[in-house]
Amino acid sequence: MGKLEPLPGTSDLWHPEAAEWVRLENTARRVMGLYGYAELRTPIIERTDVFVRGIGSDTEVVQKEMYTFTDRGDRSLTLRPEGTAGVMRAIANQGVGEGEEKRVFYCGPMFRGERPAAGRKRQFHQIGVEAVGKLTPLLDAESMVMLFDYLRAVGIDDFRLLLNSRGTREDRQDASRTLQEHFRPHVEEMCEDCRRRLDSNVWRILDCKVEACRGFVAQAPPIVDLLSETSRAYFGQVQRALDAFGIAYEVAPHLVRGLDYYEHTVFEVVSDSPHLGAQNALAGGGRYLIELPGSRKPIPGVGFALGMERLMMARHRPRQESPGHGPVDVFIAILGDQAEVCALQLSRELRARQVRVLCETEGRSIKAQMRTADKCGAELAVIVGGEELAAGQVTVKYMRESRQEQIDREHAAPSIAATLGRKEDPEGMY
RNA sequence: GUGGUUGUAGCUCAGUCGGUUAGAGCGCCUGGUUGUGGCCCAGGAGGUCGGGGGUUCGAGUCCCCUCAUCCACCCCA
Repeated sequence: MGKLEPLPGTSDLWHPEAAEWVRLENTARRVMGLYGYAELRTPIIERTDVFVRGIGSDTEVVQKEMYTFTDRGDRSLTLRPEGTAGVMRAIANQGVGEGEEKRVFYCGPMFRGERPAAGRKRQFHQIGVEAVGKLTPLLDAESMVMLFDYLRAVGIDDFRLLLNSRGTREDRQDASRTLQEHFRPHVEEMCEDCRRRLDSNVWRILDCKVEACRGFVAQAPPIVDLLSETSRAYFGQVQRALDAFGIAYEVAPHLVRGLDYYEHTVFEVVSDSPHLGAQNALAGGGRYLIELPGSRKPIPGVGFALGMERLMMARHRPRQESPGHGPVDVFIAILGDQAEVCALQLSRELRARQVRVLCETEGRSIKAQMRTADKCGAELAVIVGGEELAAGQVTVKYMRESRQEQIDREHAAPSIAATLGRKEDPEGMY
């Protein structure tokens, strides 16, 4: 216990779970790659205004959840609370021409100063994508199809896609007035936050979970009804495209999401898995128009982010205990000081042939060494002792078959490597 | 930020109404005659009972504070 625990809301991730995470990421690289998305790695830390202007200053995230500090040059920096703003900054920095499109995939840690709970960490990890530069309903739909493909590829199928549209900025100005008129007569009966939101940001009222407010939200007109003709047409096209792809969705009339930059399509994937707890949103995203310092005009894009912790929970792989070392193929047992040199040399020859080797380092009894050979999961145990040395041989024991044989020391390494048959390529550590 | 929950061995946990040397299972180590794993048997190591203060003859147990955990609210991935 003591002071060695990681900070609240953060955690150490050990093998073999760490390998499972890498697999989730690699599956994403592969599936997103099928749609032409390529990886972009941006810094974890950015100038604060990248997020304030990118995400919107009236959002929960920038108002009270960012890890912001001042560096020695007196600049205000923050640990990224989400991925889109940084990706857009990188793209704007490189420049996007009129009509040009960029498709990027990213993954990594994000930071938010919230109270930890099931499926919510202060350092959490996202896999995300952004298709930037184009504004078409088909692209929005394709993004959601890709999300479906990915979820199924990692073995998740009990989820629902929630869909809505918030229209354009002009639509929202009109809609805001309508919503304000709708809620104003009831302000006195609503919560403190909503009373403030009525004039500062009515949209946030739609997200309010306070019982009293929800009643009024339920009676509010569906957002879509408040949008312009063209925005509604856009939304209709998105739905038709999804139908054509055979993707099931539910229109959530008051889904608006917490980030200001969304325009038109917004969506969320919620899980019905019993392993999730209250935080059941696996992924969220939508179409956006984002403003960044230095860019002449807002840049359009569509994208979504998946929460890796929640993916892990939804898959519900039982927690395994860490064995303290990675998987190995061979354990080399040593009997007597004389055999040490031979054993160490053999271990190097094997590793040079991509065989994973654990070698005795303590000079314990043969019994203790064999016990280790068994517990470490090695397929073969190699015994090097006085008898073997004298005969110029080594003993190879097949642990699963309880059979053993002597082979010439000279050909030991190639022979063992051949026996194991190196099915994995050298880079395939996972 | 607000509520509640839990903190005892490496892990999962038991510990009665306060009572003297704090337990179990698993794991780990060593043995069970010569150089062979798993099963079994015997033994061993390992604990500031999260930390601090208080009440008491006596606190793992009761009280206060604190730290951490988990969960819910909230928010979102």
